Amino acid sequence: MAVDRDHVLRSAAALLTRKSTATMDEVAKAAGISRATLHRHFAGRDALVRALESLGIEECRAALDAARLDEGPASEAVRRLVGAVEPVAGLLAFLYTENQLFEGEGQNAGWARIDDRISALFRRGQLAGEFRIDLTPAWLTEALYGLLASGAWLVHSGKGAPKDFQHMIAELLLGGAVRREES
Amino acid sequence: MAVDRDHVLRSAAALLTRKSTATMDEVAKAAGISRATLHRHFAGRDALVRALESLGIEECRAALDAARLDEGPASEAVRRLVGAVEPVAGLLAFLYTENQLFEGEGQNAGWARIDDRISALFRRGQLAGEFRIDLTPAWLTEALYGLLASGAWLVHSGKGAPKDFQHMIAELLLGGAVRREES
DNA sequence: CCAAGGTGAGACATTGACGTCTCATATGCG
DNA sequence: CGCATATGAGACGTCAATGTCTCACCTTGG
Repeated sequence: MAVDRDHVLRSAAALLTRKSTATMDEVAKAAGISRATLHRHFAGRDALVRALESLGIEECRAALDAARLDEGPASEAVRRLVGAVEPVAGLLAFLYTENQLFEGEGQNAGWARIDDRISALFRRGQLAGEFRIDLTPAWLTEALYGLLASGAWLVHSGKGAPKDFQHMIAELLLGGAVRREES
Repeated sequence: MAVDRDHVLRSAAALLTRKSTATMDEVAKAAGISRATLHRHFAGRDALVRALESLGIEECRAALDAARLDEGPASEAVRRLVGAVEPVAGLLAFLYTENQLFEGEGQNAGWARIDDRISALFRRGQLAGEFRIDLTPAWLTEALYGLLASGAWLVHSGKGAPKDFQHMIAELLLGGAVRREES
């Protein structure tokens, strides 16, 4: 009877990933529930988006944990990270563009923690001599987000195969981040 | 007396780049005209966005021309391209996300031509042995768009300096695209 | 000077999405 | 069975943005 809140969230994530302007009504239909019920669980669209944000942050955190960013060569950790984050890439892209609209408003502090962990990974790679130092960790982090979004878009539009997702992104990013043996 | 249509378009581009959900009223105010006049020049929001799209396409085309993609090493052409496209990056990012909403609808054919020209550049680099061949031209093109958006966002958010824009993007992209002399 | 056309300000109806509410129904539990 | 709770369907009212319209200005050119 009781609606599975998590299922609703994931349906909404899947839908909004494809159509970021989807109506509450469409979200409800996608989850297989009525608009009234949807509204009983999430006070409004804002509440829903914020819940999605929490979900995205939590999944990212889990992905970061699973990728064991502190272990082994930084480049290998980046590869693991891209692979682990792949399932969330679509949701991430949605929240990424959604957050830009908040501008000055209170950004969820969870993102800062995630940014920090990723930046720390790139910094570790730089200190270890693996990564070039003329590209800041902040830029590499932002670039990773952009590439994840582009990769998700490429796959979604059918111009790229899902199986190539990790390879495409990790290779392009690392190829730029890893210091070249020879100029 | 007659409103400068181009000035209106550029004001709108600058505003929508920062706040993609800006109202027609805000767009009008940003251009220093009344909403009525804005509406006399652009039948509606759709028409405005389509005009912005044409502007973006035209500026991109001009940037592609200026970058002389056919001349010299492909990697140098990419550097020139990033530099030439920088002023349009914000508008590009706006249209990039805006276009995703159209989904099946009629995409402006101009984008296809631009995509083709950029893809051709990457393909030329691959044929010349400059670029690695495990990353498709389609992916490299999409990745370039993503990095441009990320770069614009980084600069806009104050986490990066405008003067580093070209270097950040071109270096990261090329580092991944250029085949390494040594594995 | 005068007429014509562009403009600003604002009123107005329309539309689409939202949020609230009610009521009938179905489901689960004691 | 009887009750409590959750759900579905749908009817509202609200609100913001849009698009249309009118009317008074102003400037430009004849």
